[in-house]
Amino acid sequence: MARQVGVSAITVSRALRSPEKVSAALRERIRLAVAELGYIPDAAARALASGRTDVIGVLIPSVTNNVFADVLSGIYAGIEDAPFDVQLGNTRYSGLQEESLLRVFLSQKPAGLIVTGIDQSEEARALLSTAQCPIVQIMETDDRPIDMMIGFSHYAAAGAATAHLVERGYRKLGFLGARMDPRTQRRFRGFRDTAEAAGVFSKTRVITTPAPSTVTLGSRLFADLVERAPDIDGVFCNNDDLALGVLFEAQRRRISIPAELGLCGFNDLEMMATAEPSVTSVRTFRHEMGQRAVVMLIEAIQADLARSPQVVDLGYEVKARGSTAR
Amino acid sequence: MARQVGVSAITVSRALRSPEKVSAALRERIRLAVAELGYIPDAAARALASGRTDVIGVLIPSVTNNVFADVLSGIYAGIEDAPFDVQLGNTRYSGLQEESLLRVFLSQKPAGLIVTGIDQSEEARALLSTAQCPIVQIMETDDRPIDMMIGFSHYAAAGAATAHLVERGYRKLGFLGARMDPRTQRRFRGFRDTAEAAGVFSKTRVITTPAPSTVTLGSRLFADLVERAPDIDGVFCNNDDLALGVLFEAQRRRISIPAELGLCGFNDLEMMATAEPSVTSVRTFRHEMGQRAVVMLIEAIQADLARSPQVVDLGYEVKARGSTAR
DNA sequence: TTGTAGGCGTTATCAG
DNA sequence: CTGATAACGCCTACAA
Repeated sequence: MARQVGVSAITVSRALRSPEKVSAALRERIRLAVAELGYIPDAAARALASGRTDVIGVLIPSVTNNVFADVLSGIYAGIEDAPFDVQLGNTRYSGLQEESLLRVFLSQKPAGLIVTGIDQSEEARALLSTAQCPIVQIMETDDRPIDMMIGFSHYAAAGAATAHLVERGYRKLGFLGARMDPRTQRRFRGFRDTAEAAGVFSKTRVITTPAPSTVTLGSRLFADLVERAPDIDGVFCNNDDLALGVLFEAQRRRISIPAELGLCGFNDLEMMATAEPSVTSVRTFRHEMGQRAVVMLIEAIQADLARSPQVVDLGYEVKARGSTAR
Repeated sequence: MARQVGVSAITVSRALRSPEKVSAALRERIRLAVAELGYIPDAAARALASGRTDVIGVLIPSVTNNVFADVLSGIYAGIEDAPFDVQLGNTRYSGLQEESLLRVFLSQKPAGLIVTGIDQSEEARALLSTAQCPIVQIMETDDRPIDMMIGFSHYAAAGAATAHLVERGYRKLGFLGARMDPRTQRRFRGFRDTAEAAGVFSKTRVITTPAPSTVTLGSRLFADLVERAPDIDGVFCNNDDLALGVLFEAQRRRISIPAELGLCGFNDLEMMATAEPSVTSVRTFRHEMGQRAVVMLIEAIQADLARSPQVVDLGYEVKARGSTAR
């Protein structure tokens, strides 16, 4: 340690953390020594001695998914220059992984935690409830928050998209779904209930798979759908990757969008507005969600509120575009 | 701590880390107590006492970029059940951010480090060289590895793509580039040198911008390019997002691909093969890169090799598809 | 198989 | 403004 340098000990600690409490002379000598020795304080010792860390743990189910990439960039934007480090955990849509990561995170006594969704296992909820830090659940809303919560209703959003297709006169609606995690299932229910209410639902026009979403998969599912239900005139996709696959497959089959087929995606990825034709989608506020989640978290941390229930509904927006313009 | 429970102390530590060294009876009692108290060992204390951690730090320049998402999923695959946690840092293409994150990571005395690229600042290289752990640089290859390195030559890959366009008879080649970080610039040089050698290079057909790549930006850049050089008959894009934007814009302008325009992207995202027409791209082995990077790292960690220079070149592959099929 | 002693590098607390 | 002392909770080494 830099104690050799001058004739100090804890002063180094002070010089580093609150320079104003140390005389200019010492401060300078210490600064030089630190630079020379390449001294970097030991995070573990600091955490142990102070009993706190500046880690914000973030648990998301996928790193390959654009949706979470946007949330993440919002989180980084929200952190800005706040003195916190985000530590990312990838649960890979697995409850077991989530529990295991939770244990890892909790062992670090994080300053705060951001977790995805409302479908934690009992075990995970138990772990979370023992956490000595504020927690934000993101991506969804419901009335059973562990602590804070920010998101939107996937059920309502999917319902609105479906209503839009109906309103545009599409009657033989199909649903394409991949991955089928709990969020996706809520979207499906939103579709089904709205379609049923409008009298346009048919089980034969629903195709789902547990496989992860890709554009290629969208093309394949749509090909299946067309064979199974040739009279289909509208498709609501679980997400935009699938929708893009449908767009390409429809082009290949010379099925005209929007004249013969209405197409609606979900998430409103950037590319949907640029596609030809542009694709209707449900816009969600992912960046804002990530950003506000950290901001809420940091406020709770700084206010020393270990638990301060609150639910923020960010809503959604059906962006009507060329693919449903008839 | 759980010492109250039985009549033990360090035995708890052993029961948790190497259960076989503790009698079945005690092990069981401890297991119960742990479950009941929700006891989770303190990571900081453990790190401080043992002088080591099982953290693998990963520094990438972007979380919103599919390219790094794939690398990451490879990393997670490579970690599998190995007893390491990955900690992610997002440098956001900033050298300063990278240095700062490096300091944070090094303060945790990580077991290993994965960093992106070969363009670290002097300061960053200095920090890295003081690290007491193995390091893997990913995404590129060169002859100046800090420790281990796995990637490919962006220069050569872009050259090969360009050669492919030339071979297919395209002569008025253009280049579209966004972000223009060092890797992108090497790709540009690969394009330029190859195009010049073939006598088909023209500066007026090159458009670049520091803005980040999006599909929409691809459409815009292509629109500019067509106005500036109406005789253009081939485009090499910096990446697939731009290429997809070109595809859509060409459709809007009724420019036929591949008859009137040859199009080649870079990265070979999954969607390129499904697009209509399918889009030629340069495939890179991102998942494998991430996976092998951790595997190399873990081997070095376990062999206790603090430094074991080696460079792995994963190569690339020009995937010729419909968009250059004439 | 279990326990004891000592210390990891930092910070809180209280003196000087 | 600076320093001494005592933890923080766990692990290594050695002993019983």
